[in-house]
Amino acid sequence: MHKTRRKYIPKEIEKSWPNSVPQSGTSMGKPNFAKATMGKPNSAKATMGKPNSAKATMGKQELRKYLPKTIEEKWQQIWMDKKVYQFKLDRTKKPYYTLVELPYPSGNLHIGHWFTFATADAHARHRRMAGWNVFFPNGFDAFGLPAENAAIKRGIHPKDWTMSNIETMRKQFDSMGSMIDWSHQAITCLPEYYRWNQWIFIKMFERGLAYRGKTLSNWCPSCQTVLANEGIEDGKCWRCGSIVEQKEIEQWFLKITAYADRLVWKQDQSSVLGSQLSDISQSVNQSAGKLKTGKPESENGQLKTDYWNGVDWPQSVREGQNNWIGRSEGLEIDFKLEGGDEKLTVFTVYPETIFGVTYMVLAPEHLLAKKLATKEQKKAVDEYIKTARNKTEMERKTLDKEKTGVFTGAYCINPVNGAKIPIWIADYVIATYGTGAVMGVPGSDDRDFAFASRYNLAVIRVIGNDPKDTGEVTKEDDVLEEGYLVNSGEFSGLSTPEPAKEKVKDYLEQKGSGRRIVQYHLHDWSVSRQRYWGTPLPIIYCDKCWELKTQNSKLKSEYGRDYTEIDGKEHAIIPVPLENLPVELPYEVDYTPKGKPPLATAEEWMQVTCPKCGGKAKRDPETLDTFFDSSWYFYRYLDPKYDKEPFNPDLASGLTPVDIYFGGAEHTLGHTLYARFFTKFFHDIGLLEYEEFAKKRIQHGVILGPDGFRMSKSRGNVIDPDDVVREYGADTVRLFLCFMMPYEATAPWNPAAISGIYRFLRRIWDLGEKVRTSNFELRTSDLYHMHRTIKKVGSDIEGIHMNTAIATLMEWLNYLSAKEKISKEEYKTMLLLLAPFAPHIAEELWQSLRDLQVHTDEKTDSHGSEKISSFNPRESIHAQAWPVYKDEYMVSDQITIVVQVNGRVRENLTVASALRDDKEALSEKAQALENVKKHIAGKQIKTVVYVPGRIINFVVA
RNA sequence: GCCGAAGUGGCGGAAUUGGCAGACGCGCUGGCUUCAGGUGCCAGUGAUCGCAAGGUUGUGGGGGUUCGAGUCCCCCCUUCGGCACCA
Repeated sequence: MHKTRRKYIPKEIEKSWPNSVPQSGTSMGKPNFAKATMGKPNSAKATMGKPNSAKATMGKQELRKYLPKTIEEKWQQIWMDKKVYQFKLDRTKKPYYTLVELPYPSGNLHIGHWFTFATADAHARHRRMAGWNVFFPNGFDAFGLPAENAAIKRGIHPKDWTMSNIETMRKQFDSMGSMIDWSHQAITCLPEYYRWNQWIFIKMFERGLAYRGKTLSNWCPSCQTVLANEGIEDGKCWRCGSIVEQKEIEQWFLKITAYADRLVWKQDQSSVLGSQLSDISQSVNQSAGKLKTGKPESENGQLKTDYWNGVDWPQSVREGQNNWIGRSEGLEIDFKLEGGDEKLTVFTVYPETIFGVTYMVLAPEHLLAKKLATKEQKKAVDEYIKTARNKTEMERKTLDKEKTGVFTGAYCINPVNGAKIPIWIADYVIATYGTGAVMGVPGSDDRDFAFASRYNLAVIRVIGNDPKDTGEVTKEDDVLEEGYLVNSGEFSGLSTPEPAKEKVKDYLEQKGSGRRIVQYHLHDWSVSRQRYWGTPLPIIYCDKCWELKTQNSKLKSEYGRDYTEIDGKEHAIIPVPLENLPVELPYEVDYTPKGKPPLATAEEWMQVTCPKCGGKAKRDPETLDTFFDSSWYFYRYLDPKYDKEPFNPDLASGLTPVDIYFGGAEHTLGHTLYARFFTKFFHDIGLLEYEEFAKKRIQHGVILGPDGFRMSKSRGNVIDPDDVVREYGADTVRLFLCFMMPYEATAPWNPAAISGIYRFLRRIWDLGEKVRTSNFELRTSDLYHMHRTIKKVGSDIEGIHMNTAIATLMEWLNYLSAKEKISKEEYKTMLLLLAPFAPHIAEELWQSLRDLQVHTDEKTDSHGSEKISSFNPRESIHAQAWPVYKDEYMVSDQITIVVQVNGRVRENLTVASALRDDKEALSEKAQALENVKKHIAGKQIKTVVYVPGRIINFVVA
């Protein structure tokens, strides 16, 4: 440190900036005569290397010490005041929509939020610097049970609890220094938002996609509400952990099954060509102003060939959703009942095994189950059905390792060979899948074999290892699912599955006993909740209308398509007219659990005038599942005040689909599937042109507690980001979270390495000392390192490999540190590359460098308050262009060639790069090297493998 | 049981997709600085044999393909996540 510097006087500096907060520590303003060192802290071991816990020292202190808290709060304020991150629609720039799953306002930002947002923010900032017009909004998923539970527990109204949490969390978000543009914020519990939930619901109702149905539902006895299958973990409620019960309840469903086929992920052949973009940081100019194509950009110059449904989503999500949807193509086959015209229909995907059917099984709930029982078997059947019904679904699924069943006494006839087949009832058959009846083929199905063995049913081999393999199936190992059909009449000898499957399908269809059919595992989505804190269902029940409707069929089409029973009386279902929306959630309601929806107790609110007949009618007292709210919020962000439709279709066509969607793997089967469903629905009602809402999905991992378990209050292993930020500053925390592990990884919080990150930032801060204001010629290797870093950091950010991007910056810093002097260009480039990760320090240093440029000889730290008020947002480092690398600088004049003998590395050979392709010359040089000679000596060179510019390998024997 | 992801130093993790394994960071060891602790700076750091030069070995285990394998193929083991009687 040789420059003369102004004395470090914290108060003076702080005074000069708005809202800067004095450092923590007790010796503020007290002289500390310990020799000033860059390493700072004074005494206690506990504070080693922790910047903000350092006591400010005066005296012979270097002037510009890295004090994160001071600069971070300063810049956050300036960025906000100057609206540095406000999104403006600009048709000359290519829009880029960065989305992160909207947080639930639980009360505090946790370290997981920081992890998710730090990476998303760095990516968004890079895109912005690379010339995109980045739209990065955020909001709050503000309805839901926790608010209600917290309210019950503490006597605060859910709305007050939620809104105050939102305020707290907004402040915490600000402390991250993210570029989120809050002017587009959407909060789902406000009428201006949920009004459109109601609008969408009614549109779905009008199209028959929202309907009232009665089913056995998952019921949480503690939360007093219905749960979706996705809301059950290990048979327990995902919120409160109570054991989930089965209860028959009438409720609202969304017919997501109508979209099952469209929700299936299919490989997209048409987009194999992908886009021509080679590297986003290099292609800014060419692509600016282009319309969105709906296709993702390629990464790192490689054309992606694995788009599915035209978008780039992780394989794990695609396969998970496809399994969940469970599409299977099979055949419905009719078996005539013995002694009658009635038939029993089964669904199978293995019709080719029909010759091996030795019994039939019905689910206990099957309509024919009771009816078929013969006199002799009636008692046993009734009893079996009764016990089955008493078992919860959990018991049936987990406890029944051993399959049980009961014979009905009845038989049916196999359409292919007239064989007489006994009909059984067993609770391992699921009533709601297929026809609720299956054919038992113990010769080629393990489960059927187990059942047949237990009840001594016949076993026929229909699939053998070869066309002549007709050996008996006597044990589980003999069961074959693929091979050749045997004992199958005219089909014997065909190989399975194909062509046997298709041939048998054709045959049965022609015969009129079978129909090709597609089955799905996916169920309709139950969306009504018997809870207070949610979107009220925009539905009115009117008994008078139902009377009119049933009296006068002419009126039928005018009314809702269904009715419901309330207190034993039929009521027509009338949607609230769109112009009457929103149906506001009343504030004063007794929301303590009573076993009925809380809104039902708000008697005044419940009473409503029927919009059809003008008579007295009742509201629906239920609320919508919060997954409904989160299925379309990203469209609302576009213009959260828009009051004609849920979202502005003009803006949607310019800014959506979402370009990149960050979120958690836990939403693979719930949220992201629903959001895809809603997008397809919006497409169908003419609001959108495309069918997939996000071009690219990135899923993050989880930061576990330091003990390796999921963070939870009860375990006491929760890391509060505020504490860490207080110690090190937001820049260090952001950078550390990006650096600690790959984004998809799940690992425990281990802050040991954080000091390395802090040291990295401080070294960059100190690097300014080496900057020479007069420019000088950079050496080839200087250029090489700089351009290599620009390229690698850019492509790593695009590929969401933030850990390696930062490692590359560290490597370059190590290189620069070893140099005596560095150019301003190098330093500026370093700051620009750092800016997405550590926005505050990058801005601070960038601005001081600008000052340096203007007042070269000024020996003062010349930031003054007049400079803040005149701060031009366009001069922010975050408004600068991402540096452009040049390939020509990345070619070194020297190359290192690895010399191998029999594949083992023996020597390195450094030659002029002009020689790179000259195999003969290199071979000669390499053989001359001592170490290589030694290994070749006395042996004969059989071949020389040469990889230009990389390796020369002598194969000797 | 099925589907998906993954097994690399003391730790978190790299490896341009078949070409010098262990980048970067933490930790550790030694040195300089210091009254001293820490900070800071410099050097070293997979294991193993060797005074050294250098050698051997090494990416969960076992086979294979290749001049060359962490990377590709076959079998097995383990961990994590998801689904789970879907006919």
